[in-house]
Amino acid sequence: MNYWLIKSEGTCYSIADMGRDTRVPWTGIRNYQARNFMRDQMQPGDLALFYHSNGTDKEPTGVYGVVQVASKAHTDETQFDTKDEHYDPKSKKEAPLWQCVDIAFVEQYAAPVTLAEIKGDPKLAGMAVRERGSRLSIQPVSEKHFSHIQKLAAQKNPRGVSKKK
DNA sequence: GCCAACGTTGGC
DNA sequence: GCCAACGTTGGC
Repeated sequence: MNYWLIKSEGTCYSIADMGRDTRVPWTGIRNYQARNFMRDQMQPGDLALFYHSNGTDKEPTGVYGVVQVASKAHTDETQFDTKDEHYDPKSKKEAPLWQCVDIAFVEQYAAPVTLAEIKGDPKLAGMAVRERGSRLSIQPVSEKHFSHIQKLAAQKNPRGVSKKK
């Protein structure tokens, strides 16, 4: 079982959209390293932090929830669609360049675990997303880091906080 | 909106 | 195969 971090621009496709759609093919990845992660290492059942990049003051950059890998890698059909913004003229039907996996909604956090918090937490040292110039849209995450983010998110959930004094 | 960092392209 | 030019990403 592997853990991941999947980026999306919050203004483009958010965790709320994910919650509405339930399950989507994660198309449009046009980076070889990210593709290789999907093709070679992602397995159905893997869990991924859903990260909003390019945040604002109101909607800060950070982890907004969790999704689950729901299929093996398969051909990303948008590469052949001339009208799609991720159309790739170099890709041929008989030898597709790009693949994607399906991902399924798991949960939306009550409040995001922000990038500022991630950077400030010594327990999250080494997370790729902390490094400047880290542009990879799909990144592996250690089990330790994954569960610590989950813990931070649970602490923000009022329902998750004990009422006992 | 700026700009540094990065990946990709293409001329040689 | 090198590397400059270019386009894109993403934090700030």
